[in-house]
Amino acid sequence: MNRADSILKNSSLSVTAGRKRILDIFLSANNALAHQDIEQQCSDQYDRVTIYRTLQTFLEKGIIHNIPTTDNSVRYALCNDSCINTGHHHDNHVHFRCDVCGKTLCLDEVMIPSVKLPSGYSMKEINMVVSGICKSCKK
Amino acid sequence: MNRADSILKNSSLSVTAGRKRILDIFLSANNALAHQDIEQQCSDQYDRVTIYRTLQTFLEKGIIHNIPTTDNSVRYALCNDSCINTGHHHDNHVHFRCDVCGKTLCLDEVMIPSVKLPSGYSMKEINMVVSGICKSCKK
DNA sequence: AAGGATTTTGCAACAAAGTTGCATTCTTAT
DNA sequence: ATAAGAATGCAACTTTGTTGCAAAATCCTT
Repeated sequence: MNRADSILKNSSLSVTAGRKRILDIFLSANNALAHQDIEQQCSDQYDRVTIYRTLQTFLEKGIIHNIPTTDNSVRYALCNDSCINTGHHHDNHVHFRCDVCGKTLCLDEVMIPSVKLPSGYSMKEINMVVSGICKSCKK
Repeated sequence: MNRADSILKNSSLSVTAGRKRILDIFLSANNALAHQDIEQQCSDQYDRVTIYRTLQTFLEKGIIHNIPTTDNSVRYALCNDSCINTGHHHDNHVHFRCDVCGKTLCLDEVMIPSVKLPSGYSMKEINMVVSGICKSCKK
């Protein structure tokens, strides 16, 4: 059984060709993907609507997490194993968006520092996105 | 001369009724606004396209800054005075999104802590959005 | 204060992105 | 193998965002 299959099984989702395909796209990507990126890679095989619904399902199951953007094109990335297994979403790493290549990456090693909110506010999730120039574009 | 007028003048923009109206909407809002929020408040008077272009212009001039979201509806908020005056955008405060009322707020008092990126990465901007329950909804 | 250059706006037409309902097909569990 | 349930594709639609161009408003100079 391959990686995609087992992720789906673990999340108690039916194993379908479309879901496997989309998971494979994530598994072989080295950066976060927008809906459009996925559509470009498989719209010949799967309907646009299916892609929307699949991403939604993956999000709900915690298989992927989303990364906020400023350009109305939310990116999605695979959660790491601990995240998937616990079912709980604890996406506490920093994201990096490169101004040159436009790619968005998970910096899994970089933890989000904690902040103290004003009294009266309670925190549930925290998201940090840094933009600049990435390692590959720097050279 | 009112507030809106002087902001426009300071940014060397023509003072038009539409721009003043949109600025006034921001000035009287206590939270960040999406394009749609603005449209709802003045689409009877101003064209949708004008609103898009105005927001774009304000962004470029540093009058407003945008706040990334996860739901494809970027929010905009007025920059504080120092930000507007310097022309430079140094939007180094934390944003808060309330899961109950859905509002997005600038926590001007809360500075974004610095993070250390892996070597090879250079940082230009940094954005932090916290979600949870806000003061007003907490009670 | 008037007039001309420049900027902004509205309109129309379009393109892209996202949603919904329903019939058909595929998965899964028995 | 089959029946129940879930996922998919299609069609139709809504919302969101973009572009070019003509009309209107603003601004600068005199």
